Amino acid sequence: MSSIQPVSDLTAHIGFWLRMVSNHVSQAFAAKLADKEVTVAEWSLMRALYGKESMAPSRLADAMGMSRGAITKLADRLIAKSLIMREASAHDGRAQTLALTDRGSALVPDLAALADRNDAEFFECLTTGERETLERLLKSLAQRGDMTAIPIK
Amino acid sequence: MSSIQPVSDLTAHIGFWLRMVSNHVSQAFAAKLADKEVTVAEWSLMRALYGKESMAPSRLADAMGMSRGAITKLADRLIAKSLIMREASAHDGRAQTLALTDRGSALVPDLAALADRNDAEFFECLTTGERETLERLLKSLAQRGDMTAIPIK
DNA sequence: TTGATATAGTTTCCAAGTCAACTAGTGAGA
DNA sequence: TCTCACTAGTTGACTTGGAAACTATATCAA
Repeated sequence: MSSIQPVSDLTAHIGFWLRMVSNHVSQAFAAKLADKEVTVAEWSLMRALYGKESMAPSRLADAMGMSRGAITKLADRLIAKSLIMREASAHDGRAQTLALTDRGSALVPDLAALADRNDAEFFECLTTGERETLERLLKSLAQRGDMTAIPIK
Repeated sequence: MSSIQPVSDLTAHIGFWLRMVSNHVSQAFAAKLADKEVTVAEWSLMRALYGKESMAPSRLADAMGMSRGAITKLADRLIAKSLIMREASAHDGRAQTLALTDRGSALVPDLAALADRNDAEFFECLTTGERETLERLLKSLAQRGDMTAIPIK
């Protein structure tokens, strides 16, 4: 019978609270997007394309921190919804480009408004100073940890 | 052709930075656990059982914010690894209890040490005051948002 | 006692991601 | 101008979780 050693409490970790809050914020956002029949990953890809002529799937993979395989399938779903389109590259027979359709482009501002609203909902309860502090600390952590990819989940 | 409206920058959202940092911290932790051939969900379930006699799957589902179906499968995997065991309840023919095996119980402190190290790695770069502030703000957000389940992902 | 209903857990199907193998096109050097 | 290594993207096997249907047991009310 192995003895029970004292083990640090889960809630002693900042990472625990970070994940707790982050998951709730994300899930609430996912629920808002679901009303528009869009997933978080789909939103993220569309947002990345917005205001750009087009973009290579591999660049999107890097930007979004997803594998190329995942981008293929994600793009397939968005194409099926007529929100983006895929075109072969003129220069390179292997390459492709992804771009928003008019319908996709028109949808992005709506979704962006949901993102704004979601953020406000969760962080409005903090004072302006607290929000600035939180943002500063998070950005500082992101910078020191070399975090660059758009977080999806 | 639909016009491009200005849309708020992704990085303008605190939720963006929260998710960015949270994902990196979690992924780094997942990588450490992977060395021990344990997933984050498995760790979380084992941690929840640690120091307790046993626990009903449905209570674990609530505590971990997962569906009962997911707990069934997660428990199956942990049983296959001989880290936990499943027993029928004496009183209730429908119910079961899950408990750590000796091997599982012995492993928890090792994994807890990884959790400690992971947290330190990411947040040590902040001053003590900054860490306290960050934790306070996150806890405040968690409380106001009624967040209770252990965050898994 | 016996239906009706509620509860505990499992199972099945589906969604969405990873990884690794694969196809096809590119390009540099012999 | 071949050929061979590299790159872009796709595909398939696998993982893990959710939702809902399902099984078995319990409980309550008539």
